Amino acid sequence: MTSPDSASPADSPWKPSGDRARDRAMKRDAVIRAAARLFRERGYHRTSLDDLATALNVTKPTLYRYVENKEEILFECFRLGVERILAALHSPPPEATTARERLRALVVGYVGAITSEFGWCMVRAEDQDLGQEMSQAIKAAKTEIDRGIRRLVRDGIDDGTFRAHDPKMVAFALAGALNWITHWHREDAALTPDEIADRFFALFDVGLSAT
Amino acid sequence: MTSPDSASPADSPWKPSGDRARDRAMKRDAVIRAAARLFRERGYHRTSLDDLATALNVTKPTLYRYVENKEEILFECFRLGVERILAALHSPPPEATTARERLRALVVGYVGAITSEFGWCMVRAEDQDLGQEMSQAIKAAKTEIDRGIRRLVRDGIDDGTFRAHDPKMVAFALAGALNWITHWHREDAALTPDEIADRFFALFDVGLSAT
DNA sequence: TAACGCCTTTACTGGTGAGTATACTAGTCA
DNA sequence: TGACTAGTATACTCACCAGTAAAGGCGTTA
Repeated sequence: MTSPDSASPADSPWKPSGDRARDRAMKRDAVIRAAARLFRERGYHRTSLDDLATALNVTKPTLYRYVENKEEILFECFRLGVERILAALHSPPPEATTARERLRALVVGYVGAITSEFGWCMVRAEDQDLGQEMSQAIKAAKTEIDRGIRRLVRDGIDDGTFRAHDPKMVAFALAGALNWITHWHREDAALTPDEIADRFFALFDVGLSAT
Repeated sequence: MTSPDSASPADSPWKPSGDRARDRAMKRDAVIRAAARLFRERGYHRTSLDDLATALNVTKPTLYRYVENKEEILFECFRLGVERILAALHSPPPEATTARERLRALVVGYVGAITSEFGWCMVRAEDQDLGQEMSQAIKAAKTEIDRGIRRLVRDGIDDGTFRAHDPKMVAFALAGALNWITHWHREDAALTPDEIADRFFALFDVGLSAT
């Protein structure tokens, strides 16, 4: 069942013949990233920690030196992905001053995050798989993103760039369209993340524009 | 863990004090529907068949008289939901003649299906949880829906109603926006399915319209 | 009312997977 | 060279859960 080349061990700091002097942080990072790839391929519940350990050329107890438990792995995958979106939301490039330009920056960052190895975890991971504390942190982050998008839409309407729509519905539609990318995007696909972002923004742009 | 009132047993044909002369088909249907509700609340993997049986005031072996195994339940939930979408796609109301009107009919049917108890299963159920045959049936249905949407968009562009966009990207964006409804819609929510459909169609409509 | 068959239950099996106790090994510092 | 420590592996435990064997009611029909 565990095909040896899925989530290639090549990028693992444990690679047997490799340099041994490595840092804990790098190993922990490798654990998270490999897990993200496996979760995307097989789903969270269908990925055992033995699978993950095998993918890293290691055994299960080793994982526990870098990570508390399985939940924490999922949470970290989620967090790393969402951070990129929040960064795009809160730190747009300085030249993006209008609401329309900031929306464009958000779409680019969002698509980048969604098409990363963490995209699946962000979108498909279920709150119910996590303890209360982590689950609340996830909900908070999602709420923050939602409010950010609504505000962007409202700003665009206020400054006359966008047509008057219900910001809530627009935000839901935008988030849905963007999140859905995980379902059809594969890394070997025809379009790069930036190309996808371009086309999606073009689509939203004509849909929202007042002119 | 199993709160007694989740997926209320009230609608179960097994209700102890109820009328006993019931049909197998009704019981099977009750199994599927109760499962759909539990899957939506807790997720597929976190719902045990004991949970399901308890929700129906019954024990696990009883379920197996109406259903082959857990996978079949998930597949049926999926199938019942998707059938509504395919119906909306292939049998639009007779007065819907233009591409724009047929798209509207599709959105209404789609939102109806997504907000039903089967919405979660349609969108979130993972192919990997099902055997090869069922998994392929699901993929085929999803492909059929995708092609239907693309054709509708293409027709609208051809007859001059819609602006020229890449039908593939438009179809992905539409499906994403619609599927995402499962993530924010709750049955007690402020908007009825038809209201949601209205607003979403209005949104897509101005976005796509050529004028 | 007796016998048949459908439905349901009680009580199990077998497998899987998260998490751990404990022993081993290889670098590091005195 | 001889502890000491961090990292890894072997070999478990324990809980959960899909699926099943076998036996007990209960309605129906003759």
